[in-house]
Amino acid sequence: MPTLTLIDGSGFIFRAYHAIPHLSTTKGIPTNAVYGFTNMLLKALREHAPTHVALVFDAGRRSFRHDIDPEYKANRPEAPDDLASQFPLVRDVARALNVPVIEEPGFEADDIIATLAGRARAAGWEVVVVTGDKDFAQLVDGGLSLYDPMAEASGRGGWTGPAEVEKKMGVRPEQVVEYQSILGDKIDNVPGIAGVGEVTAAALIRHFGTTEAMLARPGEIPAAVSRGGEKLRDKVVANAERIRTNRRLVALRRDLDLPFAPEAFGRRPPDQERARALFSELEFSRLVKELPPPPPTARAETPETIDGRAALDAAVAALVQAGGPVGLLPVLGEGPPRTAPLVGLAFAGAGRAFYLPLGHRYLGAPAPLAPADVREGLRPLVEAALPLHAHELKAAAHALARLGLARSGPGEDTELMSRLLLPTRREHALVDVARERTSCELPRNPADGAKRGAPGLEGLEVERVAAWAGACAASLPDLAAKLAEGLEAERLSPLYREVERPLVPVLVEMERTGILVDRGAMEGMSAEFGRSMQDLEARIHAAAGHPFNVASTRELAQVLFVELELPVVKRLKTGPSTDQDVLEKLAEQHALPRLVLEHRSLSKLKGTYVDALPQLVDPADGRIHTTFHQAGAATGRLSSSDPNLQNIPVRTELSRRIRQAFVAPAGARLLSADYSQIELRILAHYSDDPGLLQAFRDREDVHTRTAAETFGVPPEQVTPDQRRIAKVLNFGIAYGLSAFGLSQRLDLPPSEAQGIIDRYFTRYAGVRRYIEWAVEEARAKGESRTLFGRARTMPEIGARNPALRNAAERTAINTPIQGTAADIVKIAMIRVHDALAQERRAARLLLQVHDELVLEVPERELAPVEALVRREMEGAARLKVPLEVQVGHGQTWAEGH
DNA sequence: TGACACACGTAC
DNA sequence: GACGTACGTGTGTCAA
Repeated sequence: MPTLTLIDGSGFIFRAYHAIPHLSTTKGIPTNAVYGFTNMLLKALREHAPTHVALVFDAGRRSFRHDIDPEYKANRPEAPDDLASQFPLVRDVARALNVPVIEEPGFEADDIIATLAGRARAAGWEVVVVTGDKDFAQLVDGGLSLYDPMAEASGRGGWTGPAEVEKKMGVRPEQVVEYQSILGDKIDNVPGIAGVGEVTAAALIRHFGTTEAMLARPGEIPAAVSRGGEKLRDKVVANAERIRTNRRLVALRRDLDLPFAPEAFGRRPPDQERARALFSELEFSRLVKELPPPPPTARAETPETIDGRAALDAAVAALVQAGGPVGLLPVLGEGPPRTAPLVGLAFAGAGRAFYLPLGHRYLGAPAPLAPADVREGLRPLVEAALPLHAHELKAAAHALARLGLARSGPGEDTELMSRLLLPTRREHALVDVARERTSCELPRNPADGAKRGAPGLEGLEVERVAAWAGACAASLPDLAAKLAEGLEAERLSPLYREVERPLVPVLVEMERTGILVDRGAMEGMSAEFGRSMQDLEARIHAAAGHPFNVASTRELAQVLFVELELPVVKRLKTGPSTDQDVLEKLAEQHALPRLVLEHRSLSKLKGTYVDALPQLVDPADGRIHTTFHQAGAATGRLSSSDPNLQNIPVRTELSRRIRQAFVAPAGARLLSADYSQIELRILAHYSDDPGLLQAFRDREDVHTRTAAETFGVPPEQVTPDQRRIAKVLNFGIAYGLSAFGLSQRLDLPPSEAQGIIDRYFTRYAGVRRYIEWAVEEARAKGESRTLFGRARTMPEIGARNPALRNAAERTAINTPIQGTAADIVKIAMIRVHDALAQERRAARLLLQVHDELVLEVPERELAPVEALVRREMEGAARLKVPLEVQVGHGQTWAEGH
């Protein structure tokens, strides 16, 4: 027997919109309603597996009900913009899933559903109406039930049959219309009778059966209800016409003259390709994963596996001769790209793809070519002037470097390009980027999703890896072209061409060079810190009266707030906080918190740095090689990991000892050059604030100047405390500091903090204008940009939730400043690197720490390299104020400051 | 045992 | 809820 599922599409869009507060793509397209709707639709299809299905929408805002009562649905506001924009997307989803859509101008979805359901029932079909609207209860019978996937998801039972109707409403399904005529419907602006609720309405209908019977025999009303019958009778009689009107409004029409029959809605399987493309575009990554994998569309002309020097020479010659762009894909095992096992190398162009196995390790794996043959065989390709594209060029360059080859020719980095286009997205895997930009479905990485202990890529057969890697390499030329168009369209090409792309070889060299560490010093500190911690731990246990795990915030909270009964200063989700601020306050009342602070400090330094760093020293050269992430941060800053060398401690005396373990080799010095107040200078530039501009042009102490302006005293009378406050203010302004934040930080009353901020903005009106401009700009354009055109989308800038919106506004204030600083430092790195090469210096860039560059410089080059670095850094950008650089050098990184 | 969230802390 | 951007460690919980 056929089964028909009818889905109340309009109802669900609104419900999904309100149930899911905020969801948007990284480009800022709102998707909350379409996401909820899609989930609902998929769930409904999964649950019922109907033979026939249709999705029904309202079309137009008027129906026959408006002629009956002009007030009908008059309370319904226009859909907000961020919902209306999703209506077409919902139809796209339906199309992709091959679900027929019905909408008939002048008819409401409810009546269409009622009519179709009636016809299907008459033919003996079973019907399910997927809805959350109780109005449909009037349709329920033995073969028609209602299903609400959202109610079921929240555990409230999603199915409604005759028994459920009677239980919930107190009347039988065929009485629902009568019942609702009395009760009205708030949502549709159908008024009920004042003072008559669900219980009374149900009692009346149980007694009379219909409203007409009730209106014919009002005398029986007092007997039908438990109390207040006299008054109720008068109200019903007075509202007789209202009840009759309501009946015409709430009764669903089952007799519409529709030009289609249920038979037309036979179910078809989803259009996989379309669904995949759409869900990817909408960034529904979970739903993409749930779709069965499609057949790969990338026809990389079965890659040729290279089995000898002659084959390699022929392949390379063919590609060099063709002269077109070549895609390069190193196949790497686990670990950072600089050292990960090099399993093989795929390269493709001119319609051909090749795979060169280099490190497959399994029984019967073919022996790789001799290293010299690999190197010399690849050399003509690597040294050719043709473009060589890669998805993460830095990793490809590391791979080539390990084969003894240096690449300096042209070529795009498709990962970097994709990251510039979507800087807040974390993952930019090639298969995803290729699907999105070129609609090409690459084969899955054969090692992906493997369980731990299962062989990685190096344990897989050459042919399997070749098929995958060859297809990936072959996709790169087209993809690079598409991404270049995207960058052009988003006005990001100059940033990519002049800053990001040229930075790649600089970072490759920095990672390869690494920084020398004094392992002995680290290991000595480890033992020393360990002893101090043990000593502190004993004293902490004594103060508590019993041993406990000092590192456990939960156990510590138990000791502090339950056993010692100290006051709770700050609460977190899971209980009272024990962070530094809290312990500082508690230290005024008890000795234990101070000891814990000391213990924490040592534990942090030992665990994060002193113990971890020596393990990451490369035994080959005694140096630590971090990995820089060129577009890992949303603002454009670099980040660093494995290890993170951008958060090595500097502030306390003890922590400076860690910097002392970063050293220069004999005959060389570490040189540290950092931009002075770069972010504040950028704020001066953006804001055009005369006071701020003047402070930098006159090379004044900017914090003292701010203090003088804010507190209304001459600069020479600024007290250290006033300067301290001004410093916090100067740092905080660019982050969107609030009075609350300032009061917390300075331990002042909020009113006083507010006064300081008010005075600051009076003196620095330009800064206030910058803040307003930054927020307004982000709201108008949906993105923030840096001076060099780097863009970051701001999807939540228009959010109705004030917390989300405020956070987005602070981001909009900060991003142009932090991002412009990042741009300038990147430009400086390229300039310094190029100038060192130009002057044939042996000095090398080692690290970048946001506003600081660290170099290793042979002693004899110190003076000229210091001048070079200062010149190139200060000249990296021309702002309305000069850029200043402070340089220091010494045997260790600590002395460089 | 591994994956994950949380709290915390380091840098700029 | 309250100041932006990162990464790493240890604890604790949950599921396999």
